Amino acid sequence: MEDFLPVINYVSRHIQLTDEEKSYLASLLRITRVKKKQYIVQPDFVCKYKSYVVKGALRSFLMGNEGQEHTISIAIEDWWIADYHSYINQVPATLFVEALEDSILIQIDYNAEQLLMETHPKFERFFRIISQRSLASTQHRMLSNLSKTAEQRFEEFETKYPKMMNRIPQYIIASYLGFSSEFLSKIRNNRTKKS
Amino acid sequence: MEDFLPVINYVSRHIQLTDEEKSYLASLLRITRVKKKQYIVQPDFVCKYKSYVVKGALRSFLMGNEGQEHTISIAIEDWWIADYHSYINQVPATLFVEALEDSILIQIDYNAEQLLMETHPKFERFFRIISQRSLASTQHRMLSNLSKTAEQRFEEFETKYPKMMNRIPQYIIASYLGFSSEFLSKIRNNRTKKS
DNA sequence: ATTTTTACCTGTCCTATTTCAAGCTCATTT
DNA sequence: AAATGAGCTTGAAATAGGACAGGTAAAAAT
Repeated sequence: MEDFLPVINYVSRHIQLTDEEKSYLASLLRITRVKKKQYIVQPDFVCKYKSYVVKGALRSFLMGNEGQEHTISIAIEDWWIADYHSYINQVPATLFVEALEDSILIQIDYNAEQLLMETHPKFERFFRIISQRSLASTQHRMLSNLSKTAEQRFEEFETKYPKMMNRIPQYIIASYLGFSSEFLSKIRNNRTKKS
Repeated sequence: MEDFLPVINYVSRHIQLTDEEKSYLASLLRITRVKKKQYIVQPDFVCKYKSYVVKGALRSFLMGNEGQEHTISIAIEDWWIADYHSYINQVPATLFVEALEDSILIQIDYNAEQLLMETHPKFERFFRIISQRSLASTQHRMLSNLSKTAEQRFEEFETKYPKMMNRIPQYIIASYLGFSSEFLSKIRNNRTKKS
């Protein structure tokens, strides 16, 4: 059970858990180690697991028809990642989920999650809270994309996720913010001139 | 209670309700009528209610610094609308929610929703399911915005929401899809030439 | 130790989309 | 009946950001 403490703590930040609930939750989890560049989800395969990042970094992205990669989400320590559409509907994925560094993950599979909610309805609350939070933050991202320029979005990203700036390659950040890596390079260049 | 049947039916599509639960739910709802152009949410005021559209059409939008309107969501019959960030955190809104037609709404307020979940935990499940669904669809919208051209997004909108095409002004659809209304006009013009 | 690959930068040209300005049509108000 | 305003169109000029090509340095693979 010690192995799963990071997830148990994560859940405990949102709902109160008894010892029985903690160990039942732990019984449904598993640990996985992945190497840099390894895919844990691929198009056409159902995304069976939702992954909590204990150590490392991953991203989910869409491969466009002309080979352009569009990063949907980035996860470092204490974040979750999956192809959510594939996961919640248990249909084939459209995204890749790729390790950006050697990583350690704690995973829960779809059936276990359903079982968890059926036997312990308290977890419905947990999943509701985190879905609502991600919904609010995804909507905020939409809003930034609609109303801000590339440079403004980049600044917002820097202040919001300083830890990612050092670790995540810039071409991935660019593809997350919705512009080309060359353009990001130009933004940075302009800034050093100004200052 | 007849007045609230649309919402009771909506909820019943996702979870099974007893008669007691239905009438308790109904006791927490209220009906509101709004006229075209009326705001039901405004920046700096807390968004107290989540609104289900019985009849009519509304949108939520952000007013940019230079006066550009960015439409975040559009709701017609059988949709819900609110400034979600303001609603779930009970902090001042940043969005407007505006009636696009004379409308009839069924509303639930934040405290009633919390009470509902505490006294009848079954509703946690309902709110979880709909948050997850909106999360999946918001992520899909992000993905379209990142990977598709203006014309492709417009085509996607047409096939996905045909009912809105007839009712919602084009400048609002453009601001929802993330481009100018003039450009939408040009897209349509190009198409009639081709066909 | 050397070769290959990855991430990043820079310049030039290119295009999707914006901005501005004007005009048109239809519905609503007076 | 005139006036107003909302929504849509059109065209010309401007621009944010993209695509391409080439170059460098460091990291990773052999």
